[in-house]
Amino acid sequence: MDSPIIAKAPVRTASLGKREQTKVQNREIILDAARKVFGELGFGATTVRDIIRATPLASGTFYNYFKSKEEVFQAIQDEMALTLRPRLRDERLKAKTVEEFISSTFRSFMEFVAEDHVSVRTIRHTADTTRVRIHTPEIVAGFEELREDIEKAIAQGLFPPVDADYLMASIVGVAFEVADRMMTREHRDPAAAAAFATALFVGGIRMLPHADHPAAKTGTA
Amino acid sequence: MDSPIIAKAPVRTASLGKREQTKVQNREIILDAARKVFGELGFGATTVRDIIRATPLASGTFYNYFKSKEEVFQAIQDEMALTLRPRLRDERLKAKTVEEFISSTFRSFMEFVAEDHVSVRTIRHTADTTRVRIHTPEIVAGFEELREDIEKAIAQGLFPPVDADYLMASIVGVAFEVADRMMTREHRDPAAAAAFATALFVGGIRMLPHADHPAAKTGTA
DNA sequence: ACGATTGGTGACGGGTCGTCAATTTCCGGT
DNA sequence: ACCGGAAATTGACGACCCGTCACCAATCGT
Repeated sequence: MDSPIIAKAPVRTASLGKREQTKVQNREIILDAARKVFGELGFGATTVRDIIRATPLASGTFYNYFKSKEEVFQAIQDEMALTLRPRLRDERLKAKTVEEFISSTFRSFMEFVAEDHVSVRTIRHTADTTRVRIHTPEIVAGFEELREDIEKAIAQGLFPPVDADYLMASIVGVAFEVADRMMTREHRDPAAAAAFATALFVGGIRMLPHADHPAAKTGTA
Repeated sequence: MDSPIIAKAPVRTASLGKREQTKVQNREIILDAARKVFGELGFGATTVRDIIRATPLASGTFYNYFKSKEEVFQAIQDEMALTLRPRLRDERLKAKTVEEFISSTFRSFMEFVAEDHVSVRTIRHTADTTRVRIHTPEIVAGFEELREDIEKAIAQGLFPPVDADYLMASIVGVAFEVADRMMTREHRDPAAAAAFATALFVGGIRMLPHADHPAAKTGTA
């Protein structure tokens, strides 16, 4: 197999067969084109044709890799989630106090959004008024993970026994919405945005109603 | 004009000309059909054709009323915003304390979402994973209004001098995200959801960094 | 009662969708 | 080095959607 003559070894792409190689390449070509086109036209306005047109490939080839533009979008989002999720989890596990738990989450998130503005802006800041948010399996898993970590923190006595589901939802809502605002500002400051969100939760968690059982049900009044 | 014979007065649709009457009717017919179809297929999957097909009208007629499915969606959202916005504002203006300000906002919002689950579910809970949020002029105005009210409250010394923009964004994020969770629960309890969100902010606002000037800029560290 | 005007109708050209038979490219065995 | 089979690419195709517009019916003002 490995002939003594190494000369024409195909670049060095992990030495896969040519087949697998172009497969990976084409996938990336499509994703890159999609990022570009989504950024220019917005998610709603782009068509599968727009994406392949920004590519040297034929229309049929697209469907060998993705079922629809939605699936491409998902893949792009998943790529981001895959970067961010382990980072967040690691930092949360290291947290010894409520403040550390919360602040590490927001700091990582805001920094990621600010740094990766290429992708994020391309995707989220898309068109004018229409925001699309896809709940990728990977992203949903990230949310669940946060909720589990909150539950764990409650079990360890780090957090008071609050409604973990609502707390997770609140963190997610604040993270996304404040990040969005941050990106519209002239002087982007992820640290300040994270500090704001952190203070809100660190101060607020103490006041939260205590839910003795996981399934929280307070009376009507 | 008003002949003595009232008998066949056309229902009582504000006694407009027949022309204006069917105009209003058709608009409502389209909106109803749209609500139904969006609920069944989700926003992304529905086409303008699907909407008119759920209607006795012809395809061309649709475009006499709306430019696109996006515009129909906007109209539906605006209708909701138009109901909710004055309610929220009134209650906020009556608020004498931080607690009243925050709790009235969340209570009204959560109750509205819970009551109007027909519309809200039809629209927001649309497909499986793809959430679409359109920033209607009316909705954006509602956000701005909240921010202004916060600024007013700060000026009056009701609130500490926090970053009104981020605070507004946080309230919006928590409201939407917690409401979403609330709707997935078996035992929907708007009061509990509102209480949770209120406690979070009432407790948290005290800890928020004080922004002396409206344009908040903390150093990098 | 009658012309003017408004608004509904549905067919049309242009474009997208997802598919599929034909073709090219790659791989492994001889 | 060559060849046959597998795998992937290609682009044309029928079905459908889009937004428009000439045509026609209903309504209005007089």
